[in-house]
Amino acid sequence: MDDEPTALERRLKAYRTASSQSIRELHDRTYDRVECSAGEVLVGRGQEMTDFNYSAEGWFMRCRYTQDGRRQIVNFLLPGDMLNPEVLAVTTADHDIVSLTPAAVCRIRRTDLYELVQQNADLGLVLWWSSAQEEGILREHIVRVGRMAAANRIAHLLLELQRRLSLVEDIDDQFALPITQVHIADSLGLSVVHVNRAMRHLVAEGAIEYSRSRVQIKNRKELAGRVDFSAAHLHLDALDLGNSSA
Amino acid sequence: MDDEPTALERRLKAYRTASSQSIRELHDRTYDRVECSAGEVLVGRGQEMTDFNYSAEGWFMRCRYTQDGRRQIVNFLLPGDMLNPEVLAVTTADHDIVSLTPAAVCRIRRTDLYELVQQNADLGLVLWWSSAQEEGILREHIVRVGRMAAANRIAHLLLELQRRLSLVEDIDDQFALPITQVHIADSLGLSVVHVNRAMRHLVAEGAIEYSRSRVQIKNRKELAGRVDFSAAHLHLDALDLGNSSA
DNA sequence: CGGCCTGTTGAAGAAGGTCAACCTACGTGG
DNA sequence: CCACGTAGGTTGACCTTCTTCAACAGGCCG
Repeated sequence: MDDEPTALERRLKAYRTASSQSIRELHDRTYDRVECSAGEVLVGRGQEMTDFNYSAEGWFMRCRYTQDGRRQIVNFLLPGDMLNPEVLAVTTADHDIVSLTPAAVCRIRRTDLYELVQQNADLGLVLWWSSAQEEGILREHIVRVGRMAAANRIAHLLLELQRRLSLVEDIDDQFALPITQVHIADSLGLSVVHVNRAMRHLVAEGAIEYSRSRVQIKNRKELAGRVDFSAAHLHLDALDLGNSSA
Repeated sequence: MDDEPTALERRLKAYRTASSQSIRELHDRTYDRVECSAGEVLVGRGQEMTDFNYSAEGWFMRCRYTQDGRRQIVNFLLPGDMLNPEVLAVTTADHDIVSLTPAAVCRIRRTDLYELVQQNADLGLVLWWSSAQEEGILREHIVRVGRMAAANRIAHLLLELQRRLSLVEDIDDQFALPITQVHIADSLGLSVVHVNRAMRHLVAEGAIEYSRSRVQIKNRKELAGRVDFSAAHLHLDALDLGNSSA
């Protein structure tokens, strides 16, 4: 429809096997686009999903709530990210998906996606790649929360978000971070107070700058080395494996 | 080959869409079976994987190491679990896979799996289901590590392992747990000392019994309620969606 | 103007980590 | 058969990290 590439296209073109053709097929099967404001629950735990959804604009979070009402944010979803790539096999949501900013979601019917994947094996691989990426992100998040100190968790998360964001938006080391310290706390398994202190600490030592929902990573390489950040789990180097020969 | 079902068959038959036929096709394409003892690194971070692997026997762990040599166990893999279902799209490992017990891994060539999935859409869904399950487990693990107290983390993990194990082995609330407190600590982001204390506490209050690598969950329902455990993320209720009609 | 959301800071306390010692079970070699 | 070594488990004492509670400041919006 438009001239400039959609978030989905920018997001998926990083996968070398993904032909523009395949991605366009996905795009063309989109039958609905839903705009929403920040804080809307798009999918609730236990809900049945009949469509495949991807984010066209805005940020979302996957989250769970504990008995005592506390929240754990499991992952952030950025423009172009798929909300439920597993929908062909599993349709019951096991967590909530909530918008963090004004956002837009595109929908493809499950049966349409199934048909597409059958016809175009390439597309199936793109879904697998995207899903493998998310699994990598989840594993990395477990390492962050399980074995890193508070300040390092934060820096590590920021480095990851910067990298992910750079796939779909034209940003450099300074970028808009449309989430609050509360979200960072609920993502990293910390209290807001401690997140605040740790971030002030990062600012004080010159690792980052931070004000008004904007973050700047001062020396990305140095910081990445210090907190042991690597983008390996994003699998951005996924090669063309010549699957079409099989 | 054998009369009794393999771990893979037991593992996958929980998915109602999975026909025995499909699972047998997977089984029949297995070209190699590798036995290994405990503590062997089957896959190393950064390594290229040319085959699809699944566990035929024994336990494994997915793990990462931090700069300072500490370890985070990201997930446990049980008999019948797939080690790398994403291999069609992504072949570089972003973490280590290590055997925890004497074990056996079966291998299918990537190209063979690709062919199978093309011919049998059912099988593709089984892979998606298995992968979605693991994602669910990873998300649940993030909640455990991020927002639960030590003793609850342990109880929650034990409940999950019991449930997963019951899919492939004929166990009740007492079962063999072939991992040490060190593994539990590295999985839950705790120190061994604290895991020990918390487990003693669980034993003292009568929630579990524990000795010589055997665990007994005393009152599963009560405990599950108390630590907010639900098996929803395992998606064992995945219905037949009538995909064959598409 | 007032309310609310976000960020910020201080002080006190709890959960969990670290260090260190010791104990038991078990396997191995003499 | 016993001596020894090692891996896993257990406990105490002390210390660090993070949480909780509380108060307050700035910005934004009705």
